[in-house]
Amino acid sequence: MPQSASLQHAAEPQHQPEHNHLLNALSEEVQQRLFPHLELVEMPLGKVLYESGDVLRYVYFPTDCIVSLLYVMENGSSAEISVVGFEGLVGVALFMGGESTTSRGIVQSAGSAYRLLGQRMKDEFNRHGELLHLMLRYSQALITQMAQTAVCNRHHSIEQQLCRWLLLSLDRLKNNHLVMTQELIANMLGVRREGVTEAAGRLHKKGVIDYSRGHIVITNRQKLEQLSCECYAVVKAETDRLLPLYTKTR
Amino acid sequence: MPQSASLQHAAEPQHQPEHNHLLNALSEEVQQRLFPHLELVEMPLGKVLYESGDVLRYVYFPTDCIVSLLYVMENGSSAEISVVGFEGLVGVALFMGGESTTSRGIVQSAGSAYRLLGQRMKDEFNRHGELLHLMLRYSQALITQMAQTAVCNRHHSIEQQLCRWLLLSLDRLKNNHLVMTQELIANMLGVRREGVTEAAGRLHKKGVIDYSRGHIVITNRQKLEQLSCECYAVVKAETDRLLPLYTKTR
DNA sequence: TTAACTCTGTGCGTCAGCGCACATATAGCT
DNA sequence: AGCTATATGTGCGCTGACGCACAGAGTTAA
Repeated sequence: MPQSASLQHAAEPQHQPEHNHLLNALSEEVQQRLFPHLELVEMPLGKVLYESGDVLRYVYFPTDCIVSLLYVMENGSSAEISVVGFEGLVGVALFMGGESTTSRGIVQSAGSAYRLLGQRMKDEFNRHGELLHLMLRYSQALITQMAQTAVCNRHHSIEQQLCRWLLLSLDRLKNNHLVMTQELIANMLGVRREGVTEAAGRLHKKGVIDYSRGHIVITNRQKLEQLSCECYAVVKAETDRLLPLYTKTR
Repeated sequence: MPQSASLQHAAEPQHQPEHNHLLNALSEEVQQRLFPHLELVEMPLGKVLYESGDVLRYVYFPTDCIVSLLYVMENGSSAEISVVGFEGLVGVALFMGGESTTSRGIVQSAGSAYRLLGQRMKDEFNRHGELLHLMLRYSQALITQMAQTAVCNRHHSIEQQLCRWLLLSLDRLKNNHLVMTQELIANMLGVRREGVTEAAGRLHKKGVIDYSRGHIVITNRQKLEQLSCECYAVVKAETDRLLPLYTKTR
């Protein structure tokens, strides 16, 4: 029923370490130490960076991809715990000391990232300089997002959650176009695919999104924010507070 | 309908810093630096340690109380994000760098705790010694618990969640007796009080718990674990892995 | 063109949890 | 002993989400 509007895409790939906000926030001194060890890697949709329990070999700094931290239950159903884009990094467990997590890291939106060998990361981290403090702040932002996910799962409708999810994704992309099937969104939200179909249909009727076979275009972001629960705004505000380095100020 | 069985209580108060597992895990050197600054404080039921957004003045190391990290929504409903007892500390935001969180810290089970002035905590933390690494590991355990809360909220029934919640509380107490109304549990789980009543009634019928007016006694812990979802076991296993110091090994 | 496949739409019946209303039961107080 | 607070039990209608089944619609490949 929903007609697809202009589903053009494009968006230049982001192939500079500085496109990741955490890397960008580091002083030149640290950058010079670290950047030579960064390795640019492709991040195709669906790629699994690590499984629950895996010892992490690398940390990943996304530039233009999005990674979901997904918990997969014993019976196979799943739920997204948090999402990471160019504002963050994947693999906090490495410097937290646990080396592994109970979640899976999986690419939700294709693009690329810079990866760094775990030991290098730990070496720099253990110099106890700015990297440590930056990582800790980022970790707190991540914690906030997880907490809010828990709240949202408890109290809000699929439509509200979909709005939140779209906004979180949108913030991590360069344009308003998402490559993502309703089936995948359902896996992320931990709900039925049909539920997403219905919610998406309603959002389309309200003139907020267009979509068609694995492509979603947000046409009215403001309205999307209105329809979302408070959860998006809370996470956004807290992330901005903890990591004001967002706006490339150096 | 449910007859109350033997609802005796008692359990000696725990008035030694070492009763908190994190404090206990520290070397004597660090303990000697830190312990003089610890202040024993009463933790009555319902006491609010901090509100969302408050700048934290102290970190709290529970000895025999339980503190809930609770998110309170704009409309007043709430959801517990995680729970802290003698295995942990309240106030990670202080050393993570954010100074405040979006959640509220509230005493869920009365007892006492040692508190430490934020600055003292940060001073020791910034010596970049064992305290730092211990705190990071604990933070990861906390993250795991939050993530699992999100999953549980999404997929499991009130009864399963109640089982998980009882087990988490039980692990942080010295006996199998809880002082807690169904109303309060409902606030923690973010569900209706009636829902808790029904679930508790079923658990009683199954011979797992006895309860009466604000008192709950677990009579069959093994069965409780069987009835719980996987979430409890996952958090337990991961916490034990990250903080094996549980069993006073020093 | 046809066929196979994937993605989306829709219509069931079912059920857990909700909101509300109100009936008990128990503890604590005077 | 009686009163009042608080805690718990129960019923009822409602709704959002579920599981299932299948129908269309678009895309790809032969």
